[in-house]
Amino acid sequence: MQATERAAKKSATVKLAAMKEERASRMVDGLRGAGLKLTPQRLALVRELAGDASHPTAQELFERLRPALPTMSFATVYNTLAALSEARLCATRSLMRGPVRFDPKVEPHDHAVCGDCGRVTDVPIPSVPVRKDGERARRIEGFSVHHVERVYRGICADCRPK
Amino acid sequence: MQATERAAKKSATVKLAAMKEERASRMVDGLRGAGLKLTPQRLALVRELAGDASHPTAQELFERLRPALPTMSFATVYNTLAALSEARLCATRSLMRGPVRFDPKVEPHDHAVCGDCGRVTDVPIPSVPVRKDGERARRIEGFSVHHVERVYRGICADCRPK
DNA sequence: GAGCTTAATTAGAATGATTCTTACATGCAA
DNA sequence: TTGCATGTAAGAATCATTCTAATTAAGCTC
Repeated sequence: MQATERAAKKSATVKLAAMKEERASRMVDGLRGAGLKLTPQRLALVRELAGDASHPTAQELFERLRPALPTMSFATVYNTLAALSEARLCATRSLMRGPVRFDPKVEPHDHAVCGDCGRVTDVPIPSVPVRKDGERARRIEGFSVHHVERVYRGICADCRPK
Repeated sequence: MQATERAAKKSATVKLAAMKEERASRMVDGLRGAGLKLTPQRLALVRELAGDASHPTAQELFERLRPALPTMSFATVYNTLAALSEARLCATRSLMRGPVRFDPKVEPHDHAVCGDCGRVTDVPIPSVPVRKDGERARRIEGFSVHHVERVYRGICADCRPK
């Protein structure tokens, strides 16, 4: 690896950690602002979700937190995730059959879904204006569009036949 | 209603019925072609699904067929829908939390999803070229895109506050 | 810092969606 | 029409999620 690459990777890692911190504190502030109590369970869940771009399920988060909080119940995971998404501090994604997935990234973006392993990857929004699409749908259906979401369906690099 | 509107509506109805027939026979032929037996249960399900643009769930189809086939089991509905989608004779849609929905329309198109009632409506594909989006995702993620799907999230006419 | 109030947590039951299992029934090729 | 491979029925099993009722604890007040 060259020095420039190493520097770029280090910079990306630093940026990621900063983003995680920023998301975590935004979630904590949001919970407080909504008049919700800051329990150890909620703080642990927020910390776990904030730095996770893999779109985990409630089950996955529960299992990751279990070692640290062995008495935590499933309902708490669901309740906390419901509170977070209610307050728009995280998003829920249902891009394929199976459990709902949670996303700490609330800014508009799209997703690539692997039809083989089910992995969901973030994709930045395209330069193509989204508003045009939205207006078309509004005209055609009498439908008031809040936002447009693109789903790229295909096969990820790891699942592609060698 | 004016004569031209009436004529247009009648024409649309005729076209819809023709499309239903065409889809139903395509499904029947497809089942036969896949070496699957044409049982009364499968034929009834195909007829029910072919003309339905509402993206029904397995439960809904089961309930609609129960009067005609009171002994049919739930597993048969799921088995038949799995066989149809396996053979690309229908599509499955998971656009929001809750049960998978089934779609007789296999040609590429997009969907508008009401965040209030959950209704899913077909939307024709936009004139904006989809390939451009797909290529972007492929480049960025090492992801092989099969197709791009747009989801318009908002509120439908019936759910909009008066 | 102790007590109070009220919301949060826990454990487990309940519900809903889907898949699996096993025994019986039947479409269809010979 | 007969045989057999496939399909179906009924219900159990599994997975995701929500609900319930009883206990616990966050954070305010003093």
